[in-house]
Amino acid sequence: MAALSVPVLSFPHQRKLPTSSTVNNDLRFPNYPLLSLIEQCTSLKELKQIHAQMLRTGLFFDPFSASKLITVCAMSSFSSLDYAHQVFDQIPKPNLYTWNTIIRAYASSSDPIQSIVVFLRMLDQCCESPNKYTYPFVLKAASELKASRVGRGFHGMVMKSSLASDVFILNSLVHFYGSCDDLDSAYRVFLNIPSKDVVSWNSMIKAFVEGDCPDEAFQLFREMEMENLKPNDITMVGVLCACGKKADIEFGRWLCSYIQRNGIAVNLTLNNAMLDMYVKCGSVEDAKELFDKMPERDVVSWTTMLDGYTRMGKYDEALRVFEAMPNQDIAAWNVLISSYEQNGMPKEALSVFHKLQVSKSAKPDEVTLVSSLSACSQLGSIDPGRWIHIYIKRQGIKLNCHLTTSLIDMYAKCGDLEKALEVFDSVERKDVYVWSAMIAGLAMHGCGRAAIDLFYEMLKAKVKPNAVTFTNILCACSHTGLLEEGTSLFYQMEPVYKVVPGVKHYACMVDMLGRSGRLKDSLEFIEKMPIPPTASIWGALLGACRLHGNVELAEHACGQLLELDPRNHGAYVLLSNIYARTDKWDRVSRLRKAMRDSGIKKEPGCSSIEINGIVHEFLVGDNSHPLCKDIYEKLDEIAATLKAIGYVPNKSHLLQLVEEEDMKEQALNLHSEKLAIAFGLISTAPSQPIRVVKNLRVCGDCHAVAKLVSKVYKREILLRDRYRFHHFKDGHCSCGEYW
DNA sequence: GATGATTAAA
Repeated sequence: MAALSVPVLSFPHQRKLPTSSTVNNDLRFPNYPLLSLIEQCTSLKELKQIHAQMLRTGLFFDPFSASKLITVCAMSSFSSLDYAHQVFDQIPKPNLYTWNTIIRAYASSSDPIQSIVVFLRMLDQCCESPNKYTYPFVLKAASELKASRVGRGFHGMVMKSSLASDVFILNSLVHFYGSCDDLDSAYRVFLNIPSKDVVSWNSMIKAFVEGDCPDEAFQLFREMEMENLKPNDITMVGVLCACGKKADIEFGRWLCSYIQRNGIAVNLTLNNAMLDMYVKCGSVEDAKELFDKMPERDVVSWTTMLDGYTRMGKYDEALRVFEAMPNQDIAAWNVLISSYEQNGMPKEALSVFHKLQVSKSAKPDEVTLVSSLSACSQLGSIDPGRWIHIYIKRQGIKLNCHLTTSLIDMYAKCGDLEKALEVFDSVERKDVYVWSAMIAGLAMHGCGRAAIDLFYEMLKAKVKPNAVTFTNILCACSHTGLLEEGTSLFYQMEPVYKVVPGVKHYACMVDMLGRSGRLKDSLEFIEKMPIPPTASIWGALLGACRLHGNVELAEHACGQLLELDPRNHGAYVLLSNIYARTDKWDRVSRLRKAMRDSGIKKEPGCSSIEINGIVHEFLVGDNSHPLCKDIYEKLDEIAATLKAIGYVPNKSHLLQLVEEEDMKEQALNLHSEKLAIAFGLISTAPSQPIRVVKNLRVCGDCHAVAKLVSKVYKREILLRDRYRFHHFKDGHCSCGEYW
């Protein structure tokens, strides 16, 4: 107890202590001068000096006085909970008030579990029962921890006690169930509050908002009015938040006028909530108007404006706001990074992350790392991904499930399945997203069996699969041709696992049936679906038709698809490929004309390869690269070498009708993935694998070429396309031709 | 001697 052996130093406000003879627990010094000093304390050092004095005089053994000390230790600006706890442990018989103080302090600390630990100790050691103050504190801790079983236990204790109708406790319970996403229980408690106050309503409204039920939140707001209960600023913050979720600008504007009309006190938080509502409803103009009028702005106000501009894609404005902010905290950096990352600009995201590193103006937090890792995943950029992983380790940042998921996803999508598995195995706590990410990783690398095994391991670990898990596992089955396993899992989803199949799951099934050649079953499956088929469903069937060269069904699927999504260029490309493959060149040109007429362009194929941290991108026939001459020389060499061993280009993978046979061959030879592979061959060491990322599906001819290159040049090639990985080695591909 | 509900980023 080093902290307790503080010497009595010269104490500026020290007064002469009355010399009391004996010390006992009943001693009371309500007006004792030392006590008022406690409240004037401004540092832990002073507090320790008072503590020492109290020990000397015996005042410490007066429960009232000791509690005062604990309160200040635990709750003041310079608080030290550790010290407070040590002090607490020195009190021979703390009273209920003292127990409550320490429970309360822990509940709002960064370590709320201690609150519950102390509570349990109190049940054992304190002769008094928990009172109406105790429960709100421990329930707050349970809410923070989302400890639903523990909190439910508290609920039970409350009901058995005489406190079952205390409005403070019941409101805390509403809040607790709300934080545990148990809206039913929250609402049940709410309904049973005998005399609801405004906090009851606010808690329930907030619970609905957070549980993604904005309509219920509005409904409650209306009921509140009908009961003639005046909403306050906090009510409005909740309702505005709901409004943002609904993106209903009209209602939002009405709410703002409601606030004015009803004279609700507008403070900074409420203004920020209105700003946020405008931004979420897509009106950065309204937000700007309010922002300019606000008497006081804080970092949240600025960050919200920043968010508003990025949402509208107005990055110039956004950057201006970012520069103008009084201080750029990590949240502001995160808005920029995540906005770029989520809007298909992963390079920009990483560049902002890099600037953050250089500027050192804020410390990256979990959100920064998650967004940046996701940018790496999108780019297939393993070097910055590895760097972030090392950063996490060096900073001693503990891997939580969010970060773990991102790391697994990054390694898997950058082609390092081994490393993804290593991260997966290294963590103890695995939530459903961690498991699902690993299943997805195995799936995209063609390890369908392993993915299924992992799924069963996950069940054994008592983690409940969700919709994401099933998308990934079905995807694994369809990528590996595990029709039976996939089908059986699909039909178990709802009855066994209580996960209602969504459109993604149906699409996986269509894909799975189609790929395995059961095109008719696939069509029948679509016709029997309980939800209307979407473009992606028909797209899956169309893809399968291409694989099996079924022109008729392809035309049907394509027609359906275009009806739902007339501008879907992918559909045109797939159908065109099918025509080309079956030598229906007249139809290819007709389709081509239709595309031209409606102004639909094929999304250009783009392949990228990262060398020494720099991402090089190639389009078809690209000659913008500085080393383009060398690249084309290498391509010619590859073509000659492969021809010599008997390779014949497969021309059916062309979209357009190219009259001259030579031209066709050339166009094929200039596919972006081939350019990237050629560049990889000349710019990496022979021992290095070549990692290429393509935005579309890899073309069949390029696939064949990559296989041969991997053999002739003795190079591993990792090619990630839109759907999965192709790991070429010794003339074989990990996909086993199943793609 | 005290308690509950409040805004930004994945």
